[in-house]
Order: sequence, then C-alpha cells, then structure tokens
Amino acid sequence: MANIIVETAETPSIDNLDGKIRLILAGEQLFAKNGINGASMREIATKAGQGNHAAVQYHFGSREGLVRAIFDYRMDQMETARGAMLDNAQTHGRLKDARTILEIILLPQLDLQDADGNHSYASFLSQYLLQSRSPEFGDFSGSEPPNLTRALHLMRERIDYLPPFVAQRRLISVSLMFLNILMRHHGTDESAFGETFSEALEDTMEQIVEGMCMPLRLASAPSENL
Amino acid sequence: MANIIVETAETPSIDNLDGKIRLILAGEQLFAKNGINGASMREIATKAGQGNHAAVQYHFGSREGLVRAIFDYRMDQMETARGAMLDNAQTHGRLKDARTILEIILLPQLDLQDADGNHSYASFLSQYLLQSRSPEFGDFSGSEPPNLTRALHLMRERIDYLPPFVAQRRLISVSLMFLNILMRHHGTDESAFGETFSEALEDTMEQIVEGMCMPLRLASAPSENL
DNA sequence: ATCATCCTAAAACAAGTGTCATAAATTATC
DNA sequence: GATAATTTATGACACTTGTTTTAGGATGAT
Repeated sequence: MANIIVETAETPSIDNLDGKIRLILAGEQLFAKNGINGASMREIATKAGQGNHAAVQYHFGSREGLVRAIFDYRMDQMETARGAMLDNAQTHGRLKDARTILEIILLPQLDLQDADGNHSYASFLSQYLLQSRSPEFGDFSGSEPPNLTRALHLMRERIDYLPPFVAQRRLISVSLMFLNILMRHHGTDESAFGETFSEALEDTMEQIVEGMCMPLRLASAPSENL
Repeated sequence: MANIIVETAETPSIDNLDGKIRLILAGEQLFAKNGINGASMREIATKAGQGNHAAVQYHFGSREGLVRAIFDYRMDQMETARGAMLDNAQTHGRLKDARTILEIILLPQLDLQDADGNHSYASFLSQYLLQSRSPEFGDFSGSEPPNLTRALHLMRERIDYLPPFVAQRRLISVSLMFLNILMRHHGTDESAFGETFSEALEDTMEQIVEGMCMPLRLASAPSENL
C-alpha cells in the first residue's frame, strides 16, 4: 500500500530481541501511525522481522490481545519507574507537593516515548484511549497499577477542595494535555514550535499544576496548595 | 461483525436527506467509533441507507476524499456560527474579552456535537487530528476559514505577552481539552462524572481561560488580561 | 541421546476489501 | 414530453484480510 520506501534496518535497535516483544514494539509503532484498525496482522509480523504472518494469533490470540499486551507492557515499565519516584519523594518529604506528584504521574511517560527508538508511545496511547472508550478514565480493565493508583490518590488529596468529579475531569484533561505534548516529541530536542522540548515541558508542567490546582471559583484560591 | 442488533431507523433524522450528506454523516459516525481506518466503504454506504456500495467512490473518489468532506462540512457550519458570534461581539464591544473570544472559538463545536442526532463530531475530529498529523495545528490544507482565523488572531493578541510558540501550544492544548469534554457529551445533560454538562462546561471554560492567559512565569501575571 | 515444549514457517481458505464497469432509475433542462 | 445529466443499483474483478492447519526447527530437560 504505497509507502514502499526501502526502509532497510527499519528500527535497528529492536533486532535481537524476544520475538514477542518485537511484535509488541512493531504493533505499537504501526497502531500509532495508522490507528488501531489501520494495520494488519501481517504488516505487524513483517515489521517485527517475522516471516510467520500468523505470529500475532499465536502469541496474543487476536488483534485485541496484542493491543492489550502493548498497553500492559508500557504500564509495567511505568509502574517500576513510579515506584522509584514515590520512594524518592517519600525520603525527601515531597509527597504533599503537587508538582512532585504530577511529575510522578506524568514524567515516566517521557522516557517511554524516547525508549526503543520507537517514539510512538504517546501516539499509540492516544489511539488506544480514543478507541477503548473506557467508561471511566483510570479503569485499567486488568491488573490495577498500585503505584499509579497511589499517585493519583495523593494528587486527589492535594486538590480535595474541588468536587470529586471536577478533580477527576481535570486529571483527565491534564493527562491528555501532557500526552499531546509528548506526541510532538520525537527524542531530538527540536520542537515543532521553535522552542526546545525542555522549555515546552517546563511551561507545560507549570501550566498543568496551575490548571489542576485552580479552584473552581477564582475568588477563593487557597494559594498555599500551589 | 458482531453488533447485528436490529437498529432499525438507525438515526431517523438523517432520512430524507441528500445522499451525499447522508454519506458524510454516516462516515462521521463510523469513523468516530472505529477510527478512520476502522470502517469500510460498504459499511458507510449501508449506514447511509444506500444499496450502492460504491457510493463513496462516486461522490468523493476515495476514503480520504470522504474524510476531507466530513471535515469541511463541519468547518463550514462552524464558519457561519462564528461569523454571527463575531458580529455580535463587535456590536457589544466584547472583541477584546478573552472569555468571549474563546467562546467563539470553542462553543460552536458544542452545537455540532448535538446536531444531526449524530453525537460523534468530537470523536471524529479527534480521530482525524490524530491521523492527519498536521505539521502545524491550524493548517487547514484547503480553504482557510476566515472567521476562525480572525478569532484565533484576536486570541493571540490577547495573550501577546507570551512567546508565540507558547501561545500556539496553549491554544492547541485548550482546543483539545475542550474537544475531550465534548466527546463525553452526548446531548442529554447527564455526564459521566455525575455533574450536569453545563456545570462541567462552566468549570472547563473557566479553567481554560485561566490556563490560556496564565503568563509563562507565575510571578509576573498581568491580571488585567484575565 | 530422546523426548517434549516452544517457536517459526508456510500453505490454504472463506470472507471482506477497494475499485471499475455497466445498467437502471431518478432528476433536471430545454 | 423528449433528452441529457446526475444519481443509484448491481455485478464482477483482483487483492487483502483474519484465522486455521500442518509441517519444520530450535531449545531445554531428563
């Protein structure tokens, strides 16, 4: 289908890897680019360097199984990262700092976006969230991620002056905002907007903390929460 | 493909309509639900009440043509709405009010989400934006929408104390945030979060104005811009 | 070594895909 | 009303899709 550009050694870093994981990375990349329904099992297997075009069926049972596996794969990586960050924050007494907690929630995604020379974590997750129509954001219909759950809980404590549904919605908005920033980040430090990514990140985090913690009515801002 | 529930008179309001527009609405709905690559031309034609399974080819040439037509269709509707709102704001001297301008940019989408008994405008646009990878947001690779362009220009004037790329990125973030709120709104006033939609809307607009106008560094906030 | 388990390869199939060509029906134009 | 233009309905085509089946290879345990 068009796009037959040579593309040899496509993503060299994903060679000599477990076949199952190669499928996960290939799937993430193709799903990110063309949508969850925009890549065939055959394409994915081929991109994973597998002559076996039924590889996905074998390892994951179905397309949905692969999608789920990709999600879980990234989720696991973030759990360990968040665990370390939570410990670190605890020893430094920063568990009540809104900015710190938000960083624990958001920043691990940045590493995933850069890892594996793939640069399609954010796009894939966007496609996934758009497709899955999760009734409640944060409903991880599998194993609950304890560290993320704990961080979210800490964050909700930090903004408990907001009605719960407002807090929930703001958490969603903020997560998506960050995800969108990530999507434009491809590892190199050049940004689509002429600024460096770290600048964009700093501004975004600031804007996000502000947006999250902003009370419902501007008048009664408990500024010590920022 | 599963989901063979009877579904007679599927969306009764789109009957007795121009066939071309019925295709647009059907396409919007299916693309919104299953992604731009998640619906076949045949499905779309069928949902549009057309036995002619080659209808999309005839009217729009290709899938991409249909996608583009859907986008333009909604864009046109918003242009007229925004034109009226701009006139109204001008006569009331509100062209320099950030909240008013943001409403001109965002609110017309609310009507589209409710129109046609379709309730899939927001989802479709999300899918579209995710797929199209527009190099610059606001690059409408066809006819420039003058009213939207004007509103965006007015908004940028309102926050010209921000570096241009920061302003641009915030406009994007804010638009996507609103789009996400819209996605959870299906016409009825019940929200997924237990609050009424108008409440959510009010909070969101407040949060958005705040987030948009927030200066880069919190210290030097020119509060008269809010 | 033998065996079992896991993974990969390859072939085959029915169903669904986009697309083109052509016929029927509808609508507009004179 | 007759004629042209536009739209809708079918039929057919090569190709891709997901999936199953069967065979071959690798790896590890005993």
